[in-house]
Amino acid sequence: MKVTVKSLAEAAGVSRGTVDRVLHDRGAVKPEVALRIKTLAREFGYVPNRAGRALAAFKTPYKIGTLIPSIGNRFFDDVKTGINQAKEEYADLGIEVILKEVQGYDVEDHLEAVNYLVEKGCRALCLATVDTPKMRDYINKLCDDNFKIILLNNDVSGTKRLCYVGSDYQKAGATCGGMLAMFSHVSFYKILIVTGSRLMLGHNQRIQAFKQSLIEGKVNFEIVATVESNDSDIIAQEETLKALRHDPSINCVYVTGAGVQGVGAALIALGRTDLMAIAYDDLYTTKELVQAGIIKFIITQQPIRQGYHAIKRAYLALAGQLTDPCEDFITDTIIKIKANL
Amino acid sequence: MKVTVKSLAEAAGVSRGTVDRVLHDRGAVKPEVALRIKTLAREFGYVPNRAGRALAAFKTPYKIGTLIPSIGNRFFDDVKTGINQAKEEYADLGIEVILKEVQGYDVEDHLEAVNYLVEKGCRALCLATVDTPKMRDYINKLCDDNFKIILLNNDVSGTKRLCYVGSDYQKAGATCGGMLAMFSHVSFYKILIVTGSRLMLGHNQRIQAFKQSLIEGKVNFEIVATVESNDSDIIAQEETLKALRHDPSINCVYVTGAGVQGVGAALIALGRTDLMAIAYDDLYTTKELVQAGIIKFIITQQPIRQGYHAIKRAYLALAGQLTDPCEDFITDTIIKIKANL
DNA sequence: TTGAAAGCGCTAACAT
DNA sequence: ATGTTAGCGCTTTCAA
Repeated sequence: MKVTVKSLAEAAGVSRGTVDRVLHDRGAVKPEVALRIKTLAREFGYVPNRAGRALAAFKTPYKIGTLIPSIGNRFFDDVKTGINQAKEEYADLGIEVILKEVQGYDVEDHLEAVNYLVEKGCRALCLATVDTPKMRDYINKLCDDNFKIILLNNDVSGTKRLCYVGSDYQKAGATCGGMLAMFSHVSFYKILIVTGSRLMLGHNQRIQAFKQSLIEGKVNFEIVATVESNDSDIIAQEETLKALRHDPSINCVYVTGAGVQGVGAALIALGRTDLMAIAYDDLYTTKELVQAGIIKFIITQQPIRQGYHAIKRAYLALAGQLTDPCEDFITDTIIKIKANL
Repeated sequence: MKVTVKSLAEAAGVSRGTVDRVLHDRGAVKPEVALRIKTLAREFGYVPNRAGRALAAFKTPYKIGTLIPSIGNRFFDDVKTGINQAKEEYADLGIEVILKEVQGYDVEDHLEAVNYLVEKGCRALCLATVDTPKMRDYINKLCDDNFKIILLNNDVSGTKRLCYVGSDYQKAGATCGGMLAMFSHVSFYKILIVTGSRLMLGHNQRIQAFKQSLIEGKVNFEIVATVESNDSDIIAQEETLKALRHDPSINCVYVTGAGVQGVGAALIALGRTDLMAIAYDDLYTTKELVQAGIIKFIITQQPIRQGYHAIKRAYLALAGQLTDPCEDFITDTIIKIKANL
C-alpha cells in the first residue's frame, strides 16, 4: 500500500497539515506528536511523491546553489553544460539553480561565494572548492544545519558531505602509467612533469599513482624534473621550454593540470613532436593537439556528467529521495586517442 | 507566461476537457475546433507539465515495452541494470516497463515479441533487434500509428524511429585500430579475426573500420583469416585453436563479438599469451582476461547507460517533452586497460 | 497547537 | 460534441 501524507495522518490520528509540519520541521507541533509521526513515517517507509510536491509548491522551488572556479578555466565549460542540462530537465519538477563563478582557488573567495549562496536561500549546495581546514569546518557547520552538500570535481577531506561527484584521480594517474607501460618500445623514459599546482590534491594524486603504475608495469623511467604551471598556459610554455633546453634527453612530458596548450606550444617551437606527451581533459585546444599527433593520448573525466549529476543529486536530496549515506558518483576514467576523440 | 491546458482552453474559448481530448487525439471534437486548439498549442509552445500528468493519471501509467535478445547473452546484464534504474527513477512519474527477453536473432521471434508488447498496451517501445526488411516494415507501420520507437544497441536502417540509443560501431573499430597503431613496436601484424556473425551490421562495421584505421595508421598487417563464432564460446575456442595451429605466425587476435572467453581459453591452452588479443565489452569473464594480461585492452560501449537512456527517452516521448526529430544518443567508445577496468 | 480547505496542472468519468 | 467536476499528493494559508 502506498504511503502518503494522507495515510500517515490517518494512521497517526492527526490532520495532513500536522504531518506536513512535522516532516518539514516547521515546528508548532507538540513534541510527542511529532515523534510519533516521525516514527510512523520511518516505519512505513514514507517517500514523498515528487509530482505532488512539484505541483503544490512550484512557486517556491528548491534552490540549489553551485560554486565553480570557472573564471579563466575552460575545463568548467563542460561542467556548466551539464549543470544547465539538469536545470532544464528538472525545471518542471521545481528546481532553481543559482550559479556562482569565481576565479582561482583562494579560500576566502570561496568562503564568501558559499556564503552568498546560503544567503540567497539555497538549501542544497554543489561545490567545486578547495581542500582546506577552513572550508572543511564551514561545510561541516552547514551539514549540521541540514544543508545538503554535494562536493563536485574535488573532494574535501574530513567533511560530512552527502557525497562526492567527480573523478578518481588515482585511477586516472594509474591509467596514464598503464598506457605508457603498453608502449614498451622506448627502452627508457626520461620524464618531465608539468603539474598545475602542488597544492591541488587531484594533481598530486595523478602524479603519485602514475609513478606507482610505471613501477608496477616494469617501465624503466626517471622523473627528470617537476615544474608548476599554476594552471597558466604562459607559465607552462616557459617552464617546458626551459626544462627541455636544459635537458634534451627528456622524451616524455606528463601534464597533470591546465596549461596543456602552453606545453604544446613549447613542443612545437622546439620541434620536439617526437616525444611522448600526455595530458588530461578534452578542452578544445587539447583535442587539437591530439589531432595533430603532438599529444599521444589524453585522459578525461566526463565533466558534463559531473555537472549534471551534482545538480541531480542535490535535487533528489532536497526531494527526500536519497537514502541517507549515499554513494559517491565516480565518473569514468576515459582514454582518448585520435580515433575516439 | 506559462502555457497550461487551462490557459489554452481560455484562449480557444472552450473547456479544459475539450483541450485534453484534442491533445490526446481522443476524438469526439469538431475537426475545426481541434485544428484551432492544435494550432494554438503549437503557437504558444505548450509543453505538458509532467508533475500534473503524473499526479492525475498515476493509475494509468505510461507503458513502455522493451525487447532485448538477452537470453544466453551476458552483455545485456548491464543493459538490464540500466533499464531497472530508469524504471525505478521514473516510477513516481508514472511509468511501467514491460520487459520481453528473447534468445538470438531470429526475425520471426522478434516480430512476435514486439507484437506481444503492443498487445500488452505499450505505446512506446525500446527495441534491440535485427536489421531486416521485415522488421523495418513493422517498425515503420508502428511509427505511422504514432508509437514511440527507440532503437537500442542496434539500429535498423531505413526506419522512421524516434532515435537510436547505442554505440558507434565504426568509431569503436577505428579506435581499436588506432590503439594498435600506437603499439608500433611489432613490425608486422598477422591478424586472426574472430567475429560473431557476418549477419550482424555492428560486427562488420567493427571489422571494416578497424582495417581502415590500420591502413591510415600506416601499420603493416595482414588479415590471415576471419572465422565466425556465432557468439558461442565453444565455437570461438575451436576456431581459434584451429587457426593458430594452422598458422603459428599469427600474432594478433581481434574478437568483434561474444565468444571472448572461448578465445581466451584457446590462447591459454596454446600458451600463446604473448600475442596481441583485443576484444569488446566488459563482461566479467572478459575483464578477468584483461586482468590476467591475456587480452591487452578492450573497447566498451556503456551498456548501463544504453538501457537507462532508452527508457528515459521513451518516457520523455510519451510525456511530450521531446522535440520531434530528436538526436540519437551515442554512447562513448571507451578504451579499458587493466588500470581503468 | 492543530484542523480545514484551497489549489497547483492534468485526466477521466459523468453530465449535458 | 462539449462542459463540469472530482481528485491525484502535497503545501500553504486561514481559522479555530
